[in-house]
Amino acid sequence: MNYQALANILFPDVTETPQDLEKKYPVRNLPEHAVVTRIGPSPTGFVHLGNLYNAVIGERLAHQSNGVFYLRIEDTDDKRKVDGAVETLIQAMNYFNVHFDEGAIENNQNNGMYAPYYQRQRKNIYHVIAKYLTQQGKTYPCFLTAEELDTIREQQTANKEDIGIYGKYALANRNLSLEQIQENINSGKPWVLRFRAEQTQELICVEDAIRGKLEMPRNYLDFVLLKSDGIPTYHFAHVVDDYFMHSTHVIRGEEWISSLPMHVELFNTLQWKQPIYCHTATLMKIEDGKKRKLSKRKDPELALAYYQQEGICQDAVWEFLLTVLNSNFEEWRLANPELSYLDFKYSISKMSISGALVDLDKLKDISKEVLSKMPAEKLYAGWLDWCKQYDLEFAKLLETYPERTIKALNVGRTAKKPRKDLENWKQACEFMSFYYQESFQLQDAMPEEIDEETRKLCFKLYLENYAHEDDSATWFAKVKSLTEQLGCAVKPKDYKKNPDQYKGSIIHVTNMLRIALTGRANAPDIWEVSHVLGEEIVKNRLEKWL
RNA sequence: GGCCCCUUGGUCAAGCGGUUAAGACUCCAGAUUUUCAUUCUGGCAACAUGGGUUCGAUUCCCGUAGGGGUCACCA
Repeated sequence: MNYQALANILFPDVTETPQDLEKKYPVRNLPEHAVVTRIGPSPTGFVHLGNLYNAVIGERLAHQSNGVFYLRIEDTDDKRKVDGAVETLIQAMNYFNVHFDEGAIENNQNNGMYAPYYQRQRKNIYHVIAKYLTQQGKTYPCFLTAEELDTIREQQTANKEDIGIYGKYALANRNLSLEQIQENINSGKPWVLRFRAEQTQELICVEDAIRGKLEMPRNYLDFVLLKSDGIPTYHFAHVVDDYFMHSTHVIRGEEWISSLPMHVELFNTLQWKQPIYCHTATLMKIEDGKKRKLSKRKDPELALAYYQQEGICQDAVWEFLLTVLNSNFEEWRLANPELSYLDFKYSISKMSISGALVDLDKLKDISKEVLSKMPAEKLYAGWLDWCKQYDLEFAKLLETYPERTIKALNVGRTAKKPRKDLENWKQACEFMSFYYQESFQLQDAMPEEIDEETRKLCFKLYLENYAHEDDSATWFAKVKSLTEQLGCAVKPKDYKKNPDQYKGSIIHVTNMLRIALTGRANAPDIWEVSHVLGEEIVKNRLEKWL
């Protein structure tokens, strides 16, 4: 077979050579240990936690080594493509503070010297390599139809043989003469370009940065390089792109492990240096006592949009992923409560191999911790951003009362041990609603133990003695004396011991005040809340109970 | 079914031949607090299983079981 002639039949328009591409996409000029990583999502419109999970790893590895982190859109599958998916993806990544140095940063914009970053736009690059491989006798055009392929598969299943095109199943198309090929093409028969694999029983060994040695059979399949529309399969595109874009590390889900032999085969055939593979564990979920893969249909928490909608703070999501990803992050966080998570030195060797469960309780805990440490101004900004997208009514409130909101956010949070009552922005809207007249609602009932008469007296006396400028200690002294006047116990224990001697305890008194002021029995410090609300609102809310 | 990956408490996890088998979350109890939210103290709870190797295995090897992945002109 004259492979040169075959290459010319198959790729008549390709004039460039791999060497030309090497010149066009030179080795990156980076410090010695700089890591170059990427995420390569396909634009299906669904952005899942796993995308962020792998993005976080890539981003940290690249940026903590002064390397490059880029975004490549793997849009080789036309059928799965969804309009607007790329915008959704970029928006989601931006929302979660994942920043790319280059790539498909804005929609349909290629940004960087290794462009284009959309695989569909790289067709000619793949064809250069495909032509080269053809010249080397490493490929052949295959004219098998979908029906013929089905028949082969059925036969193989029936015979309990391995499925795929190899050995005798490949023979017919492998041995086509140049004339037959030319004729098929002239008559418009569609063809795919297949890799001409070695028939072998050898094993290969790949060193995975997360998993260590992976041993598996060497590729023996004549897998597809180019589909009939000339677009490459993932396998071919991955090898070509990560080579010419000079990725040092390929971070991807473990579902790719089984196709690793194909990738290794291509790298070896092309005599290209393989990147370091990092196959990450799949995110799991527990159900009925069993672990299972998170499912798009059943588990809302798989979608990144879920975390946005719930208003879970970006930093919390990062810290959560970091604790799941790097076993020493939690320890580090405990030792360095004031540092940014960006100061944490991420390491591949500390990564877990088995599938991590998405533990929403843990996320909540981390989220409360993160929010409790966040300065009120930053909290306000993040919260407002979220409200503008998901709760316009509340956004209006925040914008109308910025000062009051910031004061409210500082209630009990400026001390060394800040309050941890904020979980996420959605919950914050609910929790903070009593600070605004517009959203104030009476949610809890007044304590039953106190009769109406005593209650009215309580508010009457409280208002009579109320001085807004009192400091906290003076205020509380007054509450104590009010408690005595009402015939209630100042010390709750006294009331517990002798409930008959008192009408109630200071707990009842403060509860009444709290409910009148905030609408609920569980709320922060009354004095502090009063000073956020201001004298007018305080009196207004209390007077209703006279 | 073939091939591959994985397996320490309910969850995340340290451990890398000798440990009272860390720590975090959840849950429970107690303390503190004017209610909450905190904070503090304590508690429940684990090396899937069978065989080796070894003076000694959670740790190394083999088998079994369980979970997961993959076997496309999808990524």
